[in-house]
Amino acid sequence: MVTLKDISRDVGLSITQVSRALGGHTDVNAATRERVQLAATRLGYRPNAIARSLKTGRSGIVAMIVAGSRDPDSNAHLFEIVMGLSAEISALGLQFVLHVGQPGADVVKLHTELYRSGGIDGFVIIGPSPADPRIKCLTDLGAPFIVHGRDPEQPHPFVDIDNFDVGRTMADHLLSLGHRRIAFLNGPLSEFFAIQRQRGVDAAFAAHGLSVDPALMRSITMIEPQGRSAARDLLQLDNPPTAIIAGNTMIARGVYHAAADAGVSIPGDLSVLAHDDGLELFPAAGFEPPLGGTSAHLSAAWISLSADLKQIIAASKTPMHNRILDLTFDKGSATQSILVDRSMPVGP
Amino acid sequence: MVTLKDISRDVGLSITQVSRALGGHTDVNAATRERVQLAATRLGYRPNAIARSLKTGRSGIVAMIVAGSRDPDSNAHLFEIVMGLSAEISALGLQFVLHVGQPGADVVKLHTELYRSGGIDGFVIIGPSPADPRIKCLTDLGAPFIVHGRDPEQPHPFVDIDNFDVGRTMADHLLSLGHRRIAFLNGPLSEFFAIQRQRGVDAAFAAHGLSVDPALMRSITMIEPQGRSAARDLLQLDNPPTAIIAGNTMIARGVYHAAADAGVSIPGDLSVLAHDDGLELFPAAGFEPPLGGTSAHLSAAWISLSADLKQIIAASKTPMHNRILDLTFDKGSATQSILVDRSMPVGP
DNA sequence: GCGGCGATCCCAAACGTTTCGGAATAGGCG
DNA sequence: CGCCTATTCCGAAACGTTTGGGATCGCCGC
Repeated sequence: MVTLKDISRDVGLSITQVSRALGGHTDVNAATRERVQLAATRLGYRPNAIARSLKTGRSGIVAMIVAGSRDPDSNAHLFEIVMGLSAEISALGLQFVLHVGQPGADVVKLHTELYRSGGIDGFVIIGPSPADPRIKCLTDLGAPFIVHGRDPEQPHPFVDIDNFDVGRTMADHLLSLGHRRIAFLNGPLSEFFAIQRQRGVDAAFAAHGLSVDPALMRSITMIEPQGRSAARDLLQLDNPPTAIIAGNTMIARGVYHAAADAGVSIPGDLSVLAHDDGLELFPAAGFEPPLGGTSAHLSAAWISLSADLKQIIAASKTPMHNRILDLTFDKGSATQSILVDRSMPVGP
Repeated sequence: MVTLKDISRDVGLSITQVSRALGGHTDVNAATRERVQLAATRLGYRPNAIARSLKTGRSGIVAMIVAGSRDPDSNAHLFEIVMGLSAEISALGLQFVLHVGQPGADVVKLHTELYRSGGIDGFVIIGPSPADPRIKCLTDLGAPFIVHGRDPEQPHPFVDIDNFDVGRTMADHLLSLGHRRIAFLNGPLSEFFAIQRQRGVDAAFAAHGLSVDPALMRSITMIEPQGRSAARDLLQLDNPPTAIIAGNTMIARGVYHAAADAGVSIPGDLSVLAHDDGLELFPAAGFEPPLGGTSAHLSAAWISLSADLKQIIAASKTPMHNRILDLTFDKGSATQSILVDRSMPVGP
């Protein structure tokens, strides 16, 4: 390994001065600096990250800890999250560590031990549940972290979208088209984003002087097979929905399949909207008819998340960065207005 | 942060003795050791990984570097690889770092710089191509690493399966059932495993005194859509294949879809075999009729890989661990014997 | 009484870096 | 000539750990 000492010997300067030359300090002669830099590249010098960390107290490593799981369902999103996050964090000159615990391991303990052992500057937390113990743990530890999504029960820095608006916007669009029997294939209600989306749907109904039919509100794992079977279920009801809101594009794919299976045409017999996370592996493109709905690309979230986390790490006192990302809505071609009682106007 | 100094102050011993007590050295009184351990847990001591690394020269971190890519196709497998590897490596008390480079970054340079900067004990390389520059680079650097798969053009430690046998076994089974027009939806021929599988198929044909029809050998990205369109293509030939060998279960899924689309029944009109990597997200289960073929679970590969890499890191001189994992074959229910010219016996 | 020995302990150096405080030199100015 | 400043350099300490080479003490056998 090439060290500062090697360079200092080579150029005949002290270690101190070599360090300063390379570090861009002012008290070093321009000619000297150049000589040092030349020697450094000639010898193939790379500063030792470990030694630097020990001295500065920062390792430049941020970690995300996920529970290992034999259940592939829970991992459907994770891949793109890891790829996206890792790329953004690398781009900021930091390193990203994915720590996959053994199935059944205590995730809170893992955070504590990893932080206590130094070497981790900060953490990323995804998919928080209400009163999430990871957030409490890291707050108590005083460890820098940021959450994708949020936990309403404790203050913390986060990057999120307005999930209330997701539910409200899509439900409102369908209600305005005259739909009344609207089903919602929502994510797991153990997570806050799903709760908020449900509230948004409720609010849209309330704004139209209506209320949701609980039998049409489903909370499922957000993957295609679950969406398909839930949609099949809904379409077999005595009084099936005329529209379905899907929590993501994978669920929507299941809905399209279930509709095809049941001989139900989209949008003729059934209108469909979905929230699109902009995932590359599960694109909103390729639906026929083209799928509409709200959209917020997760890739944008990783950019904000990384930048904010870097700031939080740099700051001595955790700033409460709370960033709400933009949401767009596209009505697509998978929805259709239905005949409604003209005594109940739905537009201007 | 709780350090050895804090404990030493607490129990009234020297830092040296505290370190030795915790490190399990012999020259420390049993009673003293207990006192130290108690104090350590009471104060919440965790050894500082950075300081330890600086002293010992080992960080306990192994890394895998992948090129960031806007192309989701290339990532289809990667997720389970990352999850599996990370879990196994964590289980060995090491850390796994996934480094996702910017799209277009020089992967070889990333390996060099990351290794030179200390902090990385070893690397995992997957999907080697012939004369892979990453392998050359790490060999030149003297860095510990292990490859999943192998590069025949340079010696290096690896864990792999017998891909020649994969091709040979499946082709042989179909040939023995009387099939002659056998298609092979292989992976990209830029990677050695696909080359070997092709050679295995060729060898099986040769053993039967036959040779493959090049028009039926396809090299594709190993995901469902590609498999589907390739299979559609094959089934539209004037003289379509009576059997298809799929490189993995995702391709097989595409084949099943294409067959359904074309009104071709499996196994009545078309026999199908596939190699199964045992991936949880793309299971071989759920096929109707049940899919058969060779099988080798990648999870087994990660276990061997991690253990071997750990040994390589511990050793001063790189041992050339070359491990070939077991392969199993199940004929499934998606193949069927076809009428053959009785003048050409196919069995005992 | 003395050398030796086992048990238990500690000093100090080292890993490679950053940085505080100062030192050396040269030049300007009264 | 003495003083001050600016420029350029360096010694030494520190981060927390591990470890080689002792130190100390009590006790045994001769």
